[in-house]
Parts: sequence; C-alpha cells; structure tokens
Amino acid sequence: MQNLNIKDIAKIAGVAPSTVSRVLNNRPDVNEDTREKILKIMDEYNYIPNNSARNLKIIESNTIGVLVKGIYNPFFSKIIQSIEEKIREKGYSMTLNYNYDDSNDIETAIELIKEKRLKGLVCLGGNFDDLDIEQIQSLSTPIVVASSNIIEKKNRKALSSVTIDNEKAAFEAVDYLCSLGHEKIGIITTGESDRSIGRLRTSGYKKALEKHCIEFDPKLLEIGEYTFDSGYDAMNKLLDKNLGLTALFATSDIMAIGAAKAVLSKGLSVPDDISIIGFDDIEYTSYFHPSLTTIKQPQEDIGHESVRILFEILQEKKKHRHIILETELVARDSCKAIK
Amino acid sequence: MQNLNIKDIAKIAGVAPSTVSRVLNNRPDVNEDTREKILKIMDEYNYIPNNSARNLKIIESNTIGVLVKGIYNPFFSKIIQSIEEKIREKGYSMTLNYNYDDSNDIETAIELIKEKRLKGLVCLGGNFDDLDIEQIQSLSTPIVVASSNIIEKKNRKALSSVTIDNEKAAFEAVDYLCSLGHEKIGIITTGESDRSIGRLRTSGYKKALEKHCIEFDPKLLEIGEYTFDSGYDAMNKLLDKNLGLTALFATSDIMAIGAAKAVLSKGLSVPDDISIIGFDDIEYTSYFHPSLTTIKQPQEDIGHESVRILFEILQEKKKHRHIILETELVARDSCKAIK
DNA sequence: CTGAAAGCGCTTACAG
DNA sequence: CTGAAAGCGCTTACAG
Repeated sequence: MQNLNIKDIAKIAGVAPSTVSRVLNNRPDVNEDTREKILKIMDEYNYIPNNSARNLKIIESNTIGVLVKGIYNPFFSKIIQSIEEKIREKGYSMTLNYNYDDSNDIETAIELIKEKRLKGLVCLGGNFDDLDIEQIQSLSTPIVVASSNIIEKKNRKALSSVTIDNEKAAFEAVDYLCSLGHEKIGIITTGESDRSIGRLRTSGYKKALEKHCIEFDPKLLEIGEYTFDSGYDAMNKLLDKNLGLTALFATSDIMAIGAAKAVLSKGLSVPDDISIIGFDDIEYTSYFHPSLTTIKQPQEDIGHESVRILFEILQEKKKHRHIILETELVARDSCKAIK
Repeated sequence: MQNLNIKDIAKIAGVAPSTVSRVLNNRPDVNEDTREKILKIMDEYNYIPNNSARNLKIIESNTIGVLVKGIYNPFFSKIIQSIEEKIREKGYSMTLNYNYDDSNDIETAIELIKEKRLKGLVCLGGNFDDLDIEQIQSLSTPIVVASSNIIEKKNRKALSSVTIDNEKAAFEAVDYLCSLGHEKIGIITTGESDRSIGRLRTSGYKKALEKHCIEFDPKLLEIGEYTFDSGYDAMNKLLDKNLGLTALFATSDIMAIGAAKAVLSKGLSVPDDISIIGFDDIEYTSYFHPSLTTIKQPQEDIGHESVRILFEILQEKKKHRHIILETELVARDSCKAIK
C-alpha cells in the first residue's frame, strides 16, 4: 500500500509501465479496456504519480510559470487572475510560485524554468537588472517581467517587460492636487530598499511641484513601507510637524489608507481638512470611506499584455519588447479643491 | 553554455559528479581547494541544479510544506507568516504552495508530499473530509489542517487540526449585539459552497437570538461570498427591505467592510444607525473608519500551534490531535448600544 | 578526500 | 495497441 509507483501499478494490472504511463498521460493509443482496467487500479490503490520524476524526463511541458515577488500583495492578486485567464485561454496551464523578499529573483526564475521545464515565465515584481544575458538566452525560455522596470539597457533584449510610467503617473497625481489649489502637499513614499519605483514616484511628485512653482520641502516627505501602519505612522509624523499640510500623496494605496485612518482618527476630515491621493487602485480603496482617489494601474491589462507578449515570442518568434501601459487618475471622494 | 548539468561541471572541473554533488550539498568531506575550484566553475558557467532530479533521488528533505487554499486571502497571510517563523526556528525550511479553489485538496496535498519528499505538511483551509485513511497513514508524513474542520470522526486519527469554535464565536458576536439592545439583527453569511464554516456561524447567530427570545426571521439573512462587493450588495438588499434593521453580523470581515460601505454610502452612520460586527480580525478592520468590531481569530496562534503539533508528531511520535483555539471579541467603533 | 555504479519514478522513441 | 530499454539529472552507499 505504501507509495506505489508506476511499476507496481503495471505489475498489478499485468501490463508494462509504458502502458500505465500512456493512460496517465491520456494518450489515445491505448485499448479502452486496458485503459479502464488501469484507471480502476490506480483509483483503488490511490496511486498518485510523482511529479519530480515526470518533470525530470519530460522534454517540454505546456505550462507557463508565474513567479510572484513577496508573499502577500493585494495589488498582484488581480494581475494574477488576469494572467491565469489568458493562459487558460491559450490552452496552456499555469503554475504559481511565490518568492521570498530576500531571494535572488533571476536565480529563482531559472531554477523554476529548469525544474518544471516551463514554456515561458512571467514574473510579477522583483529585480532583474543584475543578470547574465547569455545565460538567459541560452535558456531559450522567454521571460516577461510585469510591474518592474528593467533599467539596464543591455538586459532589455533578453527579457520583455510590461510596466507603467511611474514618474508620469505620480506627476499626474500631484499635478491634480496642485490644480485643486493645494500647495502644502505631503508625500509618503518608500525608501532605499525600493530600488526604482519609489524613487520614480517621488521624482514625479517633485516635478509636479516644480511645474506649479512650489518649492520642495523635505520636511513634507516621510518614508514608509508597504503596510497600513507605516502609512499611519508617517501621516501622524507629518501632522505633528504642523506644517499646514492640506493634501497628501501616498505612493501606494495601502499607505494611503493608513494615512487616511490617521487623519480620521484625529477627528479631522478627509477631504475637508486633508485631501489624499493614493497609487495602484487596489480593491480596498473603493470600499474605504471616503472612497479613495487614486492612480489606477491597469491591473488586468498588465496581466493580459504580459501573456500576450510571451506568446508572441513563443509562437511568432518575435523579439523581446517593453511596453508601457497607461495609468488613469480615478477621482473618488478623498480629494477636494481648497479656497 | 546551454543547460549544464552536474556531469558537465564535473568534466570541466576534472572531478567526478559525486564530488560536485558534495559541494552542491555543502558536505564537509571535500578538500577545500577542490571545493573552491568547483564553486568557481559553477559560478562562471551559471550552473543551476535541477530540483526535480534532486527531489527524485533524495530520501527525505528537511522541508515542511504549506498548502494554502485559494489564491488570495488576507486572513491567511498572517497565519503563513507565523508558520514560517516557527518552521525556521525549528531549523527546517518551508515551501509555500497555493491550491486552486476547484482542486481536490487531499490529492494535491499528497502530490506535494511525494514530489518534494516533505517531512510534514500544514494545510490552510480546504476540505479534508473525504479521504482514504490508510493512504494517509501509509504516507507516514504528518498533515495538520489549520482553519478547517475535520468533521468525519474516522478521519480525525489520520490528521491533526487547529481550529476555532465557529458556532460559539458567532454566538458571542450576536449575543454582544443583543446585549447592546439590538433585536433586528441582520446576517450576511456564506452559502452552500461553504461546507461547514458558514453553517456553523449561522447556527451561532440563531442560538444567540434564541437566548434573547428573538425569533429568527429568514428575511434578515442574506447569502454572500468572500468578497467586498458581495457584502456591499447583500447589505443593500437588507436595507432595501425596510425591516428596521439596527445591527448586522457578517461572517467575515471582508463582507463586513462591504456592508459597512453600503451603509455609509447611503449617508447613514455606522454605528449610530447600524451597528456592524465582523469575523476574523484581518488587518483591514482596524484601518477601516470606523474601526470595525469583530471576532478575532488568533491568527498567530493558529500558525504556531499547527507547527508545534506537527513537530510533536514528527519528533516525539505523538498521535494526531485536534485543538480548538479561543477567539476574542474585539470591541472597536462599529457597534453601539441602542435605546 | 574522491570516484564508479546503481537507482529514484517516470517518459519516449523504437520495434513489433 | 503494447512492451523492453534507455535515460532525464541528480544522490548515496560503497570501496578505496
């Protein structure tokens, strides 16, 4: 009863292992009676094939991998759904893997490709700037990176990417706040560890201020991380400085919600006292009260486009591409014109 | 350059594959010079070992698997963290896998155990009532199920579980509402697909009403699923019935937030017009405004206890156990006494 | 400290 | 439609 393998099943059924393998893989060239008999035995003995053995032997699979950076990120969840949708539509199957924060993304990616003989891989987030181009190319398995920038020029021909223009989107957010008459605009952004995204969004903030002839005041900037309470704490710090803040740009919705809660908890109003704009458009923003104004990243498109590019490379032998999707300012109830 | 394997590396280094394997596995019995040379070659050629081959050959690993039901559930995220913490503390490593909603949980669990030669597995959610005890036992890899009930008596000796008393916890939530003077108490609960949890929580609701001599009115019950908008929609339906509702029990925080948003969107107040109590105590609830009163599931304890039991079985050869953890009503700002 | 050999559980041409 | 044989890329006793 213990850990039967394909040989055991074959013996019990009185056939060769190869025949068992054929029914396992739904091959058409098996006699129906034989198939039924083997199926029945498998069921009766609770036979479960060993995937490692299968992966080892297989030349290529029909599966596309998805490698997600960070164990818990509501922003990625809708992207994953749209990726899965598209992969199924193409008749492939998907395998979802998570990647710890401290792991080397490109190495994990290659490991996964080799282990599961993937046809292609889409990575959500992660750092793909430090890589060996030849290694990637010799793999001949296309990788597309969604929602992370590939900065290194030379790497851009070895990978594809689907991103947004972070600086421009942040610019729009802050420009919107300025156009509403705000001048004392705080920012909660992510710090050092965030290699590019936080920096780009902060830069967009500064450029928008510049456009409106508002001088950047470092006291209005607080560093947070991707959590509610870092947004909450940062907002309290900002408020305690008594700088006459009337608006806030948070570089992620999660932090924006924490910040909004800090404002509301002090008995102040959003947006009457402080206007807040977030970034991402995760589902929670529309259920928060007041509903948060934010920069919508086209989560569904990011997923769909990533898969589309992957299949272009796979099936039409196209080259790696880098596309930038449009964001959109979604005006809800957390921002208000002043004066 | 393409897909080097251990033999290639061995050839390049002028050693036997077994020696390469030894350095790969950090075995002490390798000459330092040899080790360095091989390491350098691996690095230079970007050698990445194939895990399938490794898993196939290995007798047993030092890794504990975690199998999570459903791709995105904020309730599980803190549990996962606490599981990981505990596993690391024990000196084991963890592998995290997600399971689609429509998959057979026990089958996926066994597949995973076999494929990765796991030492143990903890499952978060899922249905483990329909299983072959002998199969599980012959596996001799302990499985502990967290946050799902094992109902079938006979299965309870083949698996461990860590749960809460759903009926009692729901009873307390509604009893609290009653003690605040509420009589017209709506409920948004999960439907058919939810095999046990929704039913138990609904039953707790009914028992609390009974205790307070309030007759159960089916018009006050709406079915939702585990999403914001189903909570939102269900609350609107309830409100539109004009039943004089003064309070609501939602069987998950996600639905409670959706419901609260529906109330607030109508210009009504939580808790002045409608009191709301949720279930789970996910992080969102304290950042919603007003902060939501809810039933706290001890997420950290669920994780820690699951791993503790697993290691008791693994290292002390103890038997499978079923423990029920205490929940706690966390009174925040969404409930109010009336009259 | 190192190598040769067997084998983990499958799949895949090949032959019949 | 079915079987015998080779081999995927590793690890692990065993021998030296």
